[in-house]
Amino acid sequence: MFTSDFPIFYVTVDVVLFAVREGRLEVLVVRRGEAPHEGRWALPGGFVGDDEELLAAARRELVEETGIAGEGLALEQLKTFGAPDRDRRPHRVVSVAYLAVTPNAELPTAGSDAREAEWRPVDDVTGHLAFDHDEILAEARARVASKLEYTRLAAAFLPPTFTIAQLRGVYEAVWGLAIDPGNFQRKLRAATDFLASTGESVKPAGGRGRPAEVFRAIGEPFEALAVPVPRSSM
Amino acid sequence: MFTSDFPIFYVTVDVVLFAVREGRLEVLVVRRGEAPHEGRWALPGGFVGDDEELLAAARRELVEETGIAGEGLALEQLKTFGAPDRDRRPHRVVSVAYLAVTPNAELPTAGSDAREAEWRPVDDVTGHLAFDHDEILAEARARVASKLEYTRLAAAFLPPTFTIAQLRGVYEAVWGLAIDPGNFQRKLRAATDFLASTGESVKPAGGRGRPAEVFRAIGEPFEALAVPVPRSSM
DNA sequence: TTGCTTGTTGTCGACCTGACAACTACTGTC
DNA sequence: GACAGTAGTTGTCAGGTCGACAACAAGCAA
Repeated sequence: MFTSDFPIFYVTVDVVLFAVREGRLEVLVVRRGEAPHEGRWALPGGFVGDDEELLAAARRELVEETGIAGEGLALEQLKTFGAPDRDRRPHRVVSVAYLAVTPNAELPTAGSDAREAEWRPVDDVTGHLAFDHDEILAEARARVASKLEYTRLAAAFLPPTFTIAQLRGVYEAVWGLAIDPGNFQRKLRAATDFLASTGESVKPAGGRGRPAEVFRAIGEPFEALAVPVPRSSM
Repeated sequence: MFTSDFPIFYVTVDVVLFAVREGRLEVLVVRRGEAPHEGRWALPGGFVGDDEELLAAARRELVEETGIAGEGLALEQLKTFGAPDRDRRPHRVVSVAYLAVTPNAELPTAGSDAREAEWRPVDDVTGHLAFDHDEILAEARARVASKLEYTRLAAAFLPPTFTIAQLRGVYEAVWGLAIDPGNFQRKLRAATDFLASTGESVKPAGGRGRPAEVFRAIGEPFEALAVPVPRSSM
């Protein structure tokens, strides 16, 4: 009935997957194996299937292209990019970008069916990605920084159980500023809807020092907190 | 080369246009003139053109379907909805939803080429829209409420110049709570990056009372404020 | 035992918030 | 024109939060 009345699009998903490694915010990038932009770094992503949810497509592409474990992955829609000239190929391509965070920053060893994927510090790849992926990355970075303030997303950077110091490390890495350990401790312990004590404790990061209490995060990663953790010069 | 390798989509834009009328948050809806969902209320929207930006398509559809004045309109991408079964027509339809706010809540008089459009209180239409537009409306409502806290969006509900009391009315309508006039006054006057005095003053809303100072908003509607206007029991 | 390191709690002044009273500058009415 | 009424604006103040920094706790290494 309206088969040719309206323009036809391809729809893709692109995923900005973040992790904190060695105190830095890093992003997962893949090297493109085909034109256009062959050989350049890009965000993992691909075409949405015929009967596939957008979110499911994002998760599938991430696993297919990088071999990263899909479990424990926090995914949220970021923004849709659809400029007419954003892809040089015939037909327009609209891409729905997803923001993702993982604690499993280890990539599968070579030999798997994963494409050439690599963790890179966000600061290093900014300005060097294919397509409009620099713009997507910038948007994702701003979003994740802002989400740390009023959601539980920081915990998604860490394994199921963690210490308050580890959590502080996530905030410091993403925000790029130093946070007072004492004040952070008090703030996070005061919030009743974020952390639950496990009763256990572990040796601190450097091996030396007083053991730290171990916590577990309550709730879903993108769920809002009752009281935010404000970024302002904490 | 990959003409038939990947699924084909139609891409539409839907616009959630808000205004504050008589102290209530209202949304612009149109009555659908054709199947599917013929005769039901829906959000204004339509197909994206061949060489058209998504944002431009949203603005165009809004003007075409409702005849609303395009000037002074604040538009921001909200979220993309692409469930496989969200449209019963052949081919998948992915819709990019936009959030919009206007001070010009007047519709053109009958006889123009605008479709049957109407302002309705958000509470009244919630749960009665076509397609997945209820979901879109809920998302938009949450977004606009949250944006009032940390952007200048509230001013986009008002004409270029306005009083602090009018601005307070916007916050009260969107948040659905009463705000202390004195504290609100002080808070907004303290912020140097939101309001600029015009030196003029006007008679208050009810005709009676002390004249109010007239202000003009600084900056872009979706630009962030240095200090937020927190919703918490103000 | 002595340092050293990291986690955790205490302290305190500065600032911000919310409740509410008081005051100002008008309009409409008697 | 005095008076009441109304809405905008400023004042006050107790309570809470924030951030800087000191102090304490609990382990490890030499």
